Amino acid sequence: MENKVTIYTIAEALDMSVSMVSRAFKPESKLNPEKRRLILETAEKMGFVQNKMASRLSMKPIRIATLIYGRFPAYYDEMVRGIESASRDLSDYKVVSMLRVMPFGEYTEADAFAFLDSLSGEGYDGVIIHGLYGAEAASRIDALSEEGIKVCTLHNDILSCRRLFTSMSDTEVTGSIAAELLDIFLPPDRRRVVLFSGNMKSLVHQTLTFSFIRHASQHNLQMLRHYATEDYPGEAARMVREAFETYPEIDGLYISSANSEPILKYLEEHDLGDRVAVIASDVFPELSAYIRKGIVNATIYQDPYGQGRRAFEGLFYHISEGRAIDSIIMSNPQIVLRSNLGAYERWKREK
Amino acid sequence: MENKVTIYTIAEALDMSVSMVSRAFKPESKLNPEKRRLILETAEKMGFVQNKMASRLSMKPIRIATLIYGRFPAYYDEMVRGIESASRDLSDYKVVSMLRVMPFGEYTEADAFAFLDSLSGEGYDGVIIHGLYGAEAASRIDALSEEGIKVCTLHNDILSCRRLFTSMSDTEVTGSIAAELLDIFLPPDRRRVVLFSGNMKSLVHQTLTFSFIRHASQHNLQMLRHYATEDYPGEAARMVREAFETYPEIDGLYISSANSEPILKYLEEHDLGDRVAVIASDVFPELSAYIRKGIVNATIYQDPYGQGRRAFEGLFYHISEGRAIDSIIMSNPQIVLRSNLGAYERWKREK
DNA sequence: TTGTATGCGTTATCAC
DNA sequence: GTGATAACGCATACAA
Repeated sequence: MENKVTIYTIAEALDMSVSMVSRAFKPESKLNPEKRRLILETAEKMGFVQNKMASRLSMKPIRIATLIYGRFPAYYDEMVRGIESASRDLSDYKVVSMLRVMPFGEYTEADAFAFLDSLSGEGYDGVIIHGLYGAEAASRIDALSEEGIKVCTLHNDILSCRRLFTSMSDTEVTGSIAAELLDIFLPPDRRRVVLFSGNMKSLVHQTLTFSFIRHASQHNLQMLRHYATEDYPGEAARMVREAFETYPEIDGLYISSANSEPILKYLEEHDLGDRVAVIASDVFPELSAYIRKGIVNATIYQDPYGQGRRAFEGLFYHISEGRAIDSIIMSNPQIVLRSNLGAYERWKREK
Repeated sequence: MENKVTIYTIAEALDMSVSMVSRAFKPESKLNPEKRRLILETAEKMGFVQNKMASRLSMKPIRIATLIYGRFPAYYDEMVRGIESASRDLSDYKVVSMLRVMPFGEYTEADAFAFLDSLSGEGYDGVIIHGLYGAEAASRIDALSEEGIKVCTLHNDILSCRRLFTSMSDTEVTGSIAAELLDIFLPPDRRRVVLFSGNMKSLVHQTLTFSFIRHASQHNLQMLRHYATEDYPGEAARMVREAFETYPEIDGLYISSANSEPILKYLEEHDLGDRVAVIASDVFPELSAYIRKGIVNATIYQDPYGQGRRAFEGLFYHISEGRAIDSIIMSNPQIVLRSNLGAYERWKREK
């Protein structure tokens, strides 16, 4: 029962050469269709499983480049670690990874686009892109695709372009969780809520916002107002002030933006932590402190690590074995309360 | 910059044979300690990374056996799938997996022990064990260890034996989450709770129970009673009746046992779904229906899939490259509400 | 279309 | 101790 079946076993059984058998599994190489059928059939029958390892060993390396044009280090650092981890785990298969991080502010959009352009003709098989939006990004992606380079977007999707797939958070579910959590934390007579969202140019924040608004109404929460901070901390600080001046009766908050800090600071300074239920997104050091203090009731973790990891893996498997990849890979949003906050911090550290 | 550094590169640079270089990385093979030092040093300097793949290619297969002596199919099926998935992903490294499922009831404990005995002298390198407890299990594990076979326990730990590690859920955190959820769902004037636990012979249920009780008191929940169903559905049905007859004022329930069905059925029939807050464990078809109906407020998912996967992976990495494995590998318990139930069901299906 | 020979990176075996 | 050389399982350039 311990007999490994290899292409040799099959070749022998069929009295053919090993190259024939090998070729039978590569659709692009030509051989007698009748023989191919026969080979595939007996391979199946003998329980043959290809050794991807030995296969990749004799092939040329796969090269994947990544551009992270990131806004929040706490967030994109985790994506980077996910990519690095996938790259490490797959390094035996001869994947080489080239990763470029360009922090927003330190680099302009033009820099980022220039970097993408520089990838042309360098022999890359795949490219992962994070943090670029709109028509200009779409045209860059199409240009790379034209060259035969497979492109995937990370955390944000880009419409009307030829990206292979996108690896992002499940915004529909996240919005729904946020609404349900507010529903749970708020008593029946206190249902007035406000939403602080992030960069509304991004599809992610658009769909997240709409999902939250829809589900909030299903839970009989009264949406007083939606503020789009556009990911500028200054704006967030201004808006939270405006919000509580205009609507002093606010009962609950959902802060979907990653720059929750100015808002939370305001709540703490004005002693609103106990009175206002607050739901946030993600897990990062500053936020954790507010959860421990009881100012933030719960947060929804988007698993950027997993998103990065699956982006790299998806690209690799598609390039190396032509595996079909879902057009959208969703991470599973996770609920973090005070009781499991420590577990998440540990979990993230160990990755 | 694209120069792969292999043992050949190093051998050439040092004017030695590749065998020397190869051996330098195997602690048990003897060679001039001075040369070993030199090789390791220059390897480091040249940025050499061993290709595990090519390495395993020329070595003999690693054989891992698994015994699942399981009580709840919904639970152990997932562990099985985790093991199978890990085995598939690692099959390129020449791991062969032999998996035996013996459902409780269909097989006796004696059958399970006999199976473990039959593993002796069969050339296995590692064994995964689930569902066996106590001194008899410990002695079996020690016997296997004596032979040089690495043993890990799955989902439940066994004390005072020479198992390499255990892959299980984080009971401390799970109990803490359950208590916090009841705290959130119950208003300040309704804090009377009852716990239904599972098999108290198992360490898992012992620590989980203690964790819940401790955290419940921290949240000012009043523990009316703790029922140990011992994983017998009949017992659970009897106990829930007794509970509500004795304490009609029950406000909340934590059902840590996997056989929550009879209890939930009772709640439904007696129309207690709205009045009593219910926290359960895990995600399986019957439970999902009760979450959708609103009878169960939340459940805590233990990720048996991940537990199985990590058990297999840990064993493989330890055997193949001597990697040190933590004595206890914990899965991260996850909170499931109505809003993210569908996401979990999808997530499980896709595994 | 088919077969032969070689390479991929490493370890095992058997000489020396 | 050390060094050739043959595996390991597969793909492919080249020859037929």
